[in-house]
Amino acid sequence: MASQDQEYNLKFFKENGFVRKRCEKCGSHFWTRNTERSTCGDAPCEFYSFIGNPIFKEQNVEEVREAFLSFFEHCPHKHTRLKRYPVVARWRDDIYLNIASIANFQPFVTSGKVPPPANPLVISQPCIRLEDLESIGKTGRHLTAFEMMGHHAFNSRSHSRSRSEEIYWKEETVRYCDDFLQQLGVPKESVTYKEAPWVGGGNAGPCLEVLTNGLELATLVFMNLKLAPLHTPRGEGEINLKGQSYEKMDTYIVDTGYGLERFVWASKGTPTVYDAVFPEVVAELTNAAGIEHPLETHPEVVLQNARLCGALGRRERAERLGVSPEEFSKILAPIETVYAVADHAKCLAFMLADGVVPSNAKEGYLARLVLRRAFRMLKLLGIETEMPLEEVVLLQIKTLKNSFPELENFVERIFEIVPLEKRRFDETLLKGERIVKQLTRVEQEGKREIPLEKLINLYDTQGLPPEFVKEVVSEMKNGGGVKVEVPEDFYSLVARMHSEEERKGKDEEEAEPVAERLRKRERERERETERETERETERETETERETERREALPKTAKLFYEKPSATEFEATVLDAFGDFVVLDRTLFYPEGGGQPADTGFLTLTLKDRTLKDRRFRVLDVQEAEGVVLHKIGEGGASETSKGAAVLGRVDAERRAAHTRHHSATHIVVWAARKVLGGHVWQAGAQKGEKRARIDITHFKRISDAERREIEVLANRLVMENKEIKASFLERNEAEQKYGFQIYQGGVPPGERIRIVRISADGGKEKEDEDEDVQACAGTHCSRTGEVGPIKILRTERIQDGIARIEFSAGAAAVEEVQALEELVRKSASVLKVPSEKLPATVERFFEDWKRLKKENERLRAEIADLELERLKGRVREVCGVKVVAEVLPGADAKELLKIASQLSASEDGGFVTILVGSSGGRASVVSSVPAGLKEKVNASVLVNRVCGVLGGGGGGTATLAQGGGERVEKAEEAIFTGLQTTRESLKCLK
RNA sequence: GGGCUCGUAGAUCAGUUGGAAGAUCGUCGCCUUUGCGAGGCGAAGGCCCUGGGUUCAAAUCCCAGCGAGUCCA
Repeated sequence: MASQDQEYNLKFFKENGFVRKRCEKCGSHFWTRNTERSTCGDAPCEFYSFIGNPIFKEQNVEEVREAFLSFFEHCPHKHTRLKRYPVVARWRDDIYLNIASIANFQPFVTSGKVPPPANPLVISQPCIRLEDLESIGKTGRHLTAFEMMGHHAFNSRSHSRSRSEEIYWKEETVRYCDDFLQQLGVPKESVTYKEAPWVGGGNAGPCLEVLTNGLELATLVFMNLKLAPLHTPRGEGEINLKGQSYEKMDTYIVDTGYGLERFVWASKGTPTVYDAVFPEVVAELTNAAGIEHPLETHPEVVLQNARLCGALGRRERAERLGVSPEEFSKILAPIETVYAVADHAKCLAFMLADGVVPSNAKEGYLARLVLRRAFRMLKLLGIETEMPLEEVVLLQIKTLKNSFPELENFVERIFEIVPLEKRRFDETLLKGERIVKQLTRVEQEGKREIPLEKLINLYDTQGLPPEFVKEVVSEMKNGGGVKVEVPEDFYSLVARMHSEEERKGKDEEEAEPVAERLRKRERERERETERETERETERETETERETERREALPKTAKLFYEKPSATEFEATVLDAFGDFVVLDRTLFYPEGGGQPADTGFLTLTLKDRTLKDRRFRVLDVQEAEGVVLHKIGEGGASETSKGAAVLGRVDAERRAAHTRHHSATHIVVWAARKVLGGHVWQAGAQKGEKRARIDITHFKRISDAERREIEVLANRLVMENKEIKASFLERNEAEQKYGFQIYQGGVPPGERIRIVRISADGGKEKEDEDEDVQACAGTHCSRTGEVGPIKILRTERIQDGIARIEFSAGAAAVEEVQALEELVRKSASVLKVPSEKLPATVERFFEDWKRLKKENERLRAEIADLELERLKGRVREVCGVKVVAEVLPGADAKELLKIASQLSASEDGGFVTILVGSSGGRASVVSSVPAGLKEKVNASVLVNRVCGVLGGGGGGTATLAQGGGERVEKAEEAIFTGLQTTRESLKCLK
């Protein structure tokens, strides 16, 4: 670590009279111009001294943002100003939300694979962080949605690229920061730069925190390290940070984060950041709730509290202010809730406008989390009806619209989604209330407490927080006796339990009986083979040596882009290893973007003309970093030598079907967006020969009407026969030109990306009129008309917030329609009605069937009554006990039960019964014994013996039992056995 | 992406170790009351989500699917 100290020894500090000191409270090192200073300037080592005492000239959000952006635009390193990125990090697979401006450029730009959109650049990026959800509103500084202003410079050690190696690094970064603060009017002496090595997301590097008056305004990160791979031996240049070893990267990046809201706060000196950033929203909420801002009623408490907020805990603050904790909470709680609601509304404005659909998984879950917290707090304020959440979100959008006019486009959708979510939440709560009430009713009789286990279970399965359970119980009039105790560490307890369960689950698997385990594995294997046959091919993971060989090869020329309709090509073998052959160029499309790989043949044209050409099947095609790998069957790869000439032929029909389905996918997504709304995003897709499916984000089920509309719209676009154009564009150019909507199918890597446009016809390059633009590497038709008919086969909701559309295009669609037609035709012919009468007829049949079933039941009951009298006349005496033992042809178990139980009822004579009925080729047996005789004769035993004769079994209680068997012809014999058993039981053998 | 819970009458839910499908509310009819509110008696209303399997027997156990809810990352 000692060597890391050198990282901060900047010329800038030396030349500007800074001294390096050690904080007497926290022990960290910092740089300052003020030689008197003894603490680092950060909370908790220092109190907020700017509250009620602004550091510099008051400025609002827009002013500070503009000041920052233009400062860096016009400084010696002309930074390019960038538009904001979405708050949903769709280009990342490791995080859901955009948590920092640098997140926009991870992982491809930071790793050097893709050049930055500009270098250096400056941006103010709205970010969302939900880690400190509990603190929102209470600490005065936490926000779920905030803007991180950043200037970034991407430096490269690599010599191979033509771009300049170093833009700027630490010296310039710190100087710019210092200059900017001075331009704003922050007093020089108040600023400290604290050394705080930064680690995060697999990267690390030196870092300086920029502090003033107890507040952290910015963080200057010098990202130059990455997590060292585990398997490599510890090398020389490795650096150990927080127990993990890091190594230098080929790139080194200036990653700065300036907290826009903090600057505004510092310039206003308000008690909290919320009062500084969205005072209008806070005012509206306090008005609606009929509360006064405590700044008016208890100015001293509020201001003092605000100053101490960064440094001390809640209880300590109350103590220091000489206020009882209860009084303290009473003063602050309402306004804290208001702050939190306002904050959450802003967060939701961004999330919903950027297309997050609330759900129970992924980023949708996070949106729901925030929504439900906000609902709860609005209820707490008692204004959920007069100020519904969507109105608060609208208020935030109004305060944001100058900076982010795009938010206004989504107001309509927000007014649809938020109330829908409210309804769902209310339903959950209502259901929860019923469950809790029922629970207390049961508990009251026994224990007078709801056990912890149950509380955890309620939270886990029903989403009922223990506080809610407690509330419901205490509100109940006669439930007062039941206690609900919530441990302080409830939520961490739940978390711990989950991780334990995981481990236990694994153990159990091992403890399973061998046979069961084998059977399970067998099933899994079967399922896997099925999946493989579906894909027809198996993707092989390449070995390390193969990777090496592949990396040495040039990128394959992709003929399928240049000649989309060609099916034959000539090429030269560049290399062959394992089962793979690499060519200099190919028509074979490698699996990607939900489109399966092409199949076909490679024919080796041998130089020796006397030999016959060898033909090999192409089973699978994959792409790795631009190199296309053809997987060859029949051991072909080993027979193939470098430099050999081959003739390739692609399975044309299969390819054509894939192509149609791929273009159709774009068309269907386009139609879905038109019908359902702009929040619809593709969340996965798979194309096949016969059908394709796409998953889209949507907040409710797709209705039948919507499905039909999508289908009509899609087919209309097909009939309009629009041109489909594909071209390669610079990634940054494409993003700026078309926006992030192009990434419907995910984000492809690389500097240049392929853009597929369905353009409005007319021949001219009028791009505003494009119907649909997507980044896509798949093969496409050249006009929509070639897609042929599109038939939506079904829609389903694969999870909350995601709907799936399955469809077929082209010939496959016609086949599907024919299959459907056949289904209807066959069904109609069974019922002998024309197909248009099918629904009515089926309904009539179903109703008739129900009626007849009931009728049958009633008649059987009637027969049972009649039989009763007849059977009473056929009583036998066995050892002094009256026994009815009869075969009743055609009687079913239900009928027998009714007869038997009545014959055994004491008012009807108290008979022992053994009844054998037959229906549907099976015999059913019922035996009953009057309650008074159950000690002597056991109906269950009786039945079992009787059924044994019939080749079956049975059982029940001592007074009533039932069973059956298949050997109907032995009914008489069975009765005999029954009588014999009765005799044995009554101990009077004859 | 992983985990958990649930699908039974119009609604809300019971249903024990597999052995005769239930309660409450609502609906309808009759009675009681001057009327209202209410009460009394009775009735109708069930592909126990679907399809397989195990079993003499499945609402119940197993597998798969469809649908709903919820927690975590």
